[in-house]
Amino acid sequence: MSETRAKVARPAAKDARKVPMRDFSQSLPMALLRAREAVMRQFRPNLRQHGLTEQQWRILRALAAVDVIEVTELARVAFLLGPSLSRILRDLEARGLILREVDSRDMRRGVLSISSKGMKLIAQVAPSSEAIYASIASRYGTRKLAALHKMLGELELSIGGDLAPDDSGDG
Amino acid sequence: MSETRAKVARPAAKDARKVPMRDFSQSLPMALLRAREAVMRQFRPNLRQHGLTEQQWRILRALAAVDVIEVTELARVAFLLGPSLSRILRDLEARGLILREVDSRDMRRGVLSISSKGMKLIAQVAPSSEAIYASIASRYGTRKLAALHKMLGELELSIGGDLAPDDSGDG
DNA sequence: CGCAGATGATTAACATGTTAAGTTTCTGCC
DNA sequence: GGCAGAAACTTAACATGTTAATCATCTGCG
Repeated sequence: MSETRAKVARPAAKDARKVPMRDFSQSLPMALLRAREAVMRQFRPNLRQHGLTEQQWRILRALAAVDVIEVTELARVAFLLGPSLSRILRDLEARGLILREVDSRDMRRGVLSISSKGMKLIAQVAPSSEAIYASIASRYGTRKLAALHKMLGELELSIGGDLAPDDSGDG
Repeated sequence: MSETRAKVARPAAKDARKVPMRDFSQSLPMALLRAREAVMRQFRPNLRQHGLTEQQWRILRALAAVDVIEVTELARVAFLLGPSLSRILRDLEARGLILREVDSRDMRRGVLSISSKGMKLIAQVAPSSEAIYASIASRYGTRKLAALHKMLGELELSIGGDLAPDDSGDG
């Protein structure tokens, strides 16, 4: 065990330890980050075995659920910023996992869809992924998991976050 | 609402829409990500005004809570990976916000502490930060927030995540 | 003592997050 | 018709996430 060190003073400005802040243990962003990381640590190895990152997987899943979708709409659904999405789409297209063309009525818009190759990849990854999710739900409790989901959604709403991760509300 | 597009089929492999996966709306990592992002969107502008990123702020807070601390222990407390921490420490040290020296008994170990300049910066940032947190707690409900914290902690435990964001358990 | 293996920390390399700036195409209005 | 401003991406630039490799130091053991 690593006995949590906190040696006697020597450096600077430590006499006034009274920093006007609550401890990390009460930091909401930290708690959310830790929980999410604990969950993702379960999924990442499986995705990695198939050459996918978490974000690439989100995109493929989103594309698999619709026929076609525009870039901006995909960014909203997969909760990714535009720049990240642009880079990832370039890569996924090069790997033949997605299809892309230009909207004939509005040449600014890109229209995306998953390829059959992408579909096959999803079919390979999904079973393990679902099994992992089931394991988490089992250990934590399905009922409790649903309650957590609900509380997270309410937190988002109470803060006013139905926007993409970017979209600052001052526009 | 922006009418969710899902045009009629035309691309490939969309006849077999039966992808064996639950919808995004039931994705736990996604829910945690969205909630965290909604929260962080409140804090980021304030931090940015003071030239700090979220991670730099986490480090300063962690350092302010102790006299001295080792790099590895700081990584655990601030929930950062080694490589990220190395880069950030280099920057914070160059900006004079932290102090660093080598452990005399074990020259591999680095010993960190916050500088008085770093202390002053915290004193500048903390009030707004606390106010934002109070606003969130007020809107969401203090009681409910505590319950959420508890459930997040339990989720971590049930998955077995008392490790740093790295530390795969195969070592 | 001296060396193999463990440990603490950094560096490398690539992917994404984040903000700002740039490009192309549309839309509204004169 | 044509031009200003908006909209949809994309690029750029820098910070962090993530994994693997490297470097220095320490520890255990012969």
